[in-house]
Amino acid sequence: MYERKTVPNLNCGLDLIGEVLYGKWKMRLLWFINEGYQRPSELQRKIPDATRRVLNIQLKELEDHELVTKKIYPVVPPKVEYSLTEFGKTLIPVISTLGHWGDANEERLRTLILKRFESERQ
Amino acid sequence: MYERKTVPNLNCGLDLIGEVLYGKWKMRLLWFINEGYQRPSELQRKIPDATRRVLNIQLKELEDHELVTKKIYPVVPPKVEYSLTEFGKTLIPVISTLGHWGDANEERLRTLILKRFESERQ
DNA sequence: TCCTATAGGGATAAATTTATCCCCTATTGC
DNA sequence: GCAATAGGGGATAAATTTATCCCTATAGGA
Repeated sequence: MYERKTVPNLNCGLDLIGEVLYGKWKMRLLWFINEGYQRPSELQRKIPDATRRVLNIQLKELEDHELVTKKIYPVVPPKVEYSLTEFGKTLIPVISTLGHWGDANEERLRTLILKRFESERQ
Repeated sequence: MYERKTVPNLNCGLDLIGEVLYGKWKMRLLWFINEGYQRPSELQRKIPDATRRVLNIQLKELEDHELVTKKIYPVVPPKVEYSLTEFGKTLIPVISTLGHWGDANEERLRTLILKRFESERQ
């Protein structure tokens, strides 16, 4: 596993939330778990752009940060379910705020982002 | 300059806002500019953990995404001022939401983050 | 017997982001 | 002539994050 070399900045609220929410798929994971997609395979279907491996790693971090709990059923084939903790649930409105801003400005953002992307590659 | 190789995901609001807000110092830059710290040197003093170079790069991205405008005064020594665009201003409440959640859970987060950091390095 | 579904993890590569270093511009004031 | 000021940027290294590849295990069905 990768081992972090520099001490995290924890000066302000933005640093703190960043530590638990930075990660390409984390907000989506929390979101979909909240919507009831609790099993790894379901989450993978909801987020097809991410590989299973990466989702596992990010889920583990969410677990370490006490935002989700993982329940393993001792059956075969294996069954696993994630749920939000109470703490995790408090993040849903925050994620919602972010998503709404993105949705509300969808066209403009799409244009801006693609413009920058194109011009970057000349 | 670094040239992005993979096409950005732009499927949902979270992707979109992520494209403009991901970046270690971007939210702080927007925040401080909003508070009236508009000159590069002021911003650097407010964010001493970042180097000038990185701030410039992130400011340029914010500018490309039309969240800030850069005004260059043709004087010597040079003078530059950044301001939020109307579009950029709409992000302030969003950033505020993030910061508040972090502040409200400061102790818990600090502990969790450091615990994970320590255990990672055994 | 082989394929599918479920969940997981090690090793490694590729992509991306941040940080470091060092140098440049032009003018004012010693 | 030289330092100080204010703002920049190229080249490169280091850190971090994501993605790829491949392998493990079991039960049920074709």
